[in-house]
Amino acid sequence: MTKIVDPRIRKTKRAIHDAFTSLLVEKDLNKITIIEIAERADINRKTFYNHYSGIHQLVDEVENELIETFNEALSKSDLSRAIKDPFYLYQLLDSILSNELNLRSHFKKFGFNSSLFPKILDALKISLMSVLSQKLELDKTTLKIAIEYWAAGQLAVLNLWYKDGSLESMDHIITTVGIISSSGLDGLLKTHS
Amino acid sequence: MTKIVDPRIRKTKRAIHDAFTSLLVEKDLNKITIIEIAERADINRKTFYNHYSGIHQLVDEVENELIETFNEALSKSDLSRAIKDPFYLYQLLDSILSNELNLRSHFKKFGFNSSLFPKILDALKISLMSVLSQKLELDKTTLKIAIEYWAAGQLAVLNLWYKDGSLESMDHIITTVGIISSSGLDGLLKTHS
DNA sequence: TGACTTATACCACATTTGTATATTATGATA
DNA sequence: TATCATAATATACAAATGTGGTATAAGTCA
Repeated sequence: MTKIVDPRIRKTKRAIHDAFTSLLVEKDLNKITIIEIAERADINRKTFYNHYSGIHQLVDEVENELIETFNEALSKSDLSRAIKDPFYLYQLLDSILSNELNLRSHFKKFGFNSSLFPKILDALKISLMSVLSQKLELDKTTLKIAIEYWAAGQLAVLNLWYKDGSLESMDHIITTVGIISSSGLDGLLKTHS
Repeated sequence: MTKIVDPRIRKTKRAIHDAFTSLLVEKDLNKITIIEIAERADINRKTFYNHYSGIHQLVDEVENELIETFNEALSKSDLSRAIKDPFYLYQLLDSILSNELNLRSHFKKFGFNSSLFPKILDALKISLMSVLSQKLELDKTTLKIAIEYWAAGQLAVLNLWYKDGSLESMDHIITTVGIISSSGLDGLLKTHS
């Protein structure tokens, strides 16, 4: 099943990826030119266009590779526990994002504004769907809606946590989001009354 | 308080906006050149750069104007009802997005992938915060987390509804998301057992 | 009205982009 | 090893970008 790829292509693409990611550390994406990438990768500029229609396709491919590592980590985790245990969930998500350094810095930097965000969300949803469709007694449509709502909410709070340094302790955040996800707004209001 | 702006600038910017939005109907964003915009707006290309650093800044400004209409509609609505009544909420959101035609088509087309999404989310969150901070008896941090989770979840489901034509009836979606938002996953599981 | 400020137009330039063509180098295969 | 397929290169070119400098036009204010 593993597709055999021309070693010349593999070598070229790797050089482009390395050049690009190293440039990304030094400057903003919109300041990076294809000429620079080609020079650093030590390839002809035309060769770049043989593989990518432009820089955005390269970004997309790099992001998809990051998502791969995200998926692998998710598959090794206990997602059904993550649903009920917000502390486990956030420790899990943060460790995944932390392990793959580029992924975390990318996410912390851009959050919702990153094209990476919908990819992370999709990956999380797909994993949840495959795990939960067996465990929970819900029809598929209901489950889909529940996952959509839950996953988007959780990632939004994670994003808030990363971005807003002025927030209170992590414990409070996780406890709060745990109440909301399991018991909704009613549960939250009941707790605080 | 209304800022006095040079009528020449107002005229030029309006011409640029009109030219750009009309071009957006005809072709994809990444196919639109600044030369085209300048030609259609009947201005010098250099004049464009006097007001915008590039096409993305123009996009940002156009989006912010769309968000203005979103905010105005939100301010006229009853958000505290929207929290408890999902049918009212979805009718509200959809009518806002429908009224401003460009906004809705933009949202339906790109959803989470659009740079417009985080802006809509932010606008919704800010409106909610100002309305709920008086009505609900929650400390500010808790409220912030609740709003973050709730708003992201709701918009995610709205996005799902727009994108996935294979979903069941709108009634089922809204009923389901209503249960989740008010009673959480526990409430949903209880309902379906 | 006349003097000012500033936006726009016009022209020019170096850089980047995207593409095309022909040639060379490399990997796969018989 | 010789042959074939194709990836990479070298080179060129039209188009678009981003930025300068100067002149002209329009708006502002005394």
